Amino acid sequence: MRPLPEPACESLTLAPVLHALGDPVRLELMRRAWAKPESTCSALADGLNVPMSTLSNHWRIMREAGLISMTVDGRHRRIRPRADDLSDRFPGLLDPILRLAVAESSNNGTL
Amino acid sequence: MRPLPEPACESLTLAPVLHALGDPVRLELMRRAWAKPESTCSALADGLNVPMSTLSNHWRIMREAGLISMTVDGRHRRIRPRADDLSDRFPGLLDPILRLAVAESSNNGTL
DNA sequence: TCGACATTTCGGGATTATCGAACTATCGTC
DNA sequence: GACGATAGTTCGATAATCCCGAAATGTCGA
Repeated sequence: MRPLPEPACESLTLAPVLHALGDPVRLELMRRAWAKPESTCSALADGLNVPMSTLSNHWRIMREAGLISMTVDGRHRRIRPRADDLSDRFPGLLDPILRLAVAESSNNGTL
Repeated sequence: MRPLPEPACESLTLAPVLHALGDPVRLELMRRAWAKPESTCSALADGLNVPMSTLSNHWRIMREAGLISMTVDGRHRRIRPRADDLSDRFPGLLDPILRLAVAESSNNGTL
């Protein structure tokens, strides 16, 4: 259950966070991770037609931007959005973004 | 004073908007454009140490994402944030982003 | 121990970003 | 009107980044 390295809360900056969210696949992953914390990588990516190696890069970008934490749990990685750190460092930022992402995804059934 | 082509309000999507804002130079340009609408390209880029050809690309990305309008005014281009379209299509999105960008830039004097 | 599973790493090809140099268009001036 | 100066864009080459198949890593269950 050890965690993977991730940047400290106080070292997070806005541009990398927006960059990480500025990709349709990552935005959808973040939306799902927010809705179901402690899910595994493959569970969150279910149905998306994206190869695993590409997903692994997406998770890395999201982790390095500070959006998520990953912990090794057996042969899985559990994804947890860094909700507290994000609302501490960027108050009011994620709520509207995720709300709009939900709204958009409910139109585009299949992303 | 003719406008340059830009995507219609209803065709704007979230990911390109976040992508456009997910670069430190563009985020700063957007912050300045918001503070001083109808400014010219060079006025907004003043002090940033970024070559003109690179800036031109940044403006294009921001225009294609729907963040700004550009109108040709003599030998200048005037930049106007598409505030109405953005708040119509993405209500509640830009305010927190720009507020946080202002807060961050007041720490990092020189970007 | 062995094989299946979940994910990462590696490597190469494809896309995108950067920026100097040349170009376009417009204004002010003579 | 011709000319230089001004404000941006386009072009082309190099650099950085992204994408994804194949191989590798680490873990579980039998």
